[in-house]
Amino acid sequence: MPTFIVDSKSPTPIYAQLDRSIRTAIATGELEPGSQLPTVRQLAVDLAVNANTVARVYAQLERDGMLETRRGVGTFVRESPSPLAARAHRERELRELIRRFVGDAALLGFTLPELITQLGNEEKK
Amino acid sequence: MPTFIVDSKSPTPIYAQLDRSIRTAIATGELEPGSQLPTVRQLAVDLAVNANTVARVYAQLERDGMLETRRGVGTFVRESPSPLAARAHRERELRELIRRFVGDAALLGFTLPELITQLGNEEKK
DNA sequence: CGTATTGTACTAATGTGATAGTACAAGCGC
DNA sequence: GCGCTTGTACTATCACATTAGTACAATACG
Repeated sequence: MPTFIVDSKSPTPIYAQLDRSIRTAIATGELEPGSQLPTVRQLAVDLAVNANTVARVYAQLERDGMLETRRGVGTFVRESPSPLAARAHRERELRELIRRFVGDAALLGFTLPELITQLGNEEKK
Repeated sequence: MPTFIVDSKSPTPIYAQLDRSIRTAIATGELEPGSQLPTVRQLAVDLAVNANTVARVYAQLERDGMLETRRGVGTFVRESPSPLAARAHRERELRELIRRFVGDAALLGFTLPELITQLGNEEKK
């Protein structure tokens, strides 16, 4: 069970932070397909946020096909998290993402090897 | 003069985006000490946002010692930007970039190991 | 001195994020 | 069926971000 982190003092809304955290956890494999997420009420307590906020994030992620909810049981990671995603389209999008990411980081003075190192650290968390 | 970018559709508030953009431009040296920023009204027009929003960001940055304002003249970058603050800012920005990058890639169904591999390929080009 | 320019200070209105609280619906185990 | 847990839905409320609009204060310039 991953520990999601949200910062109530951040200008970025909590729901957006949590949404991103969960998507990232799935992308990194930290959350495997089929595994259960914390319950709405439990996660709300853990993060010290309102249950409505958690519930809305879960609902949105289910609408996006990332999660599957079963009432009275819990919320789980979908077996096939990428519903549409034609392969060519995916990879074109990825290259665009990489271009922007590397470009923005370069503006901050970070080199590609540094980025790879940082991403490697991200993986172990 | 750098062109600041804000996205009104982003969940992150405009004032936070603009604040970050200006701090980054100063941290990277894109905005040199003593140089003048666009006027409140002009930047508001350029970014298609309200003048109040720009004015508040400028005021906050002056309170933080990053900028210096002179009425009837304009707003300028302070002469003594702390290098330590710049470094801390750089790394905070990088973590934010990574968070967004990994999250966006997750939307496309890419996992973190795949991203690292792709970046490794990018390096050899 | 006038006038334009710049930053600053307000009000009012709208939309959204987050909260507390309550209630309902669906599945599980006994 | 009964009781528990889970997700869902709804109201009401508060805080904040953003906008439009207006007005004022300080500086520069002719």
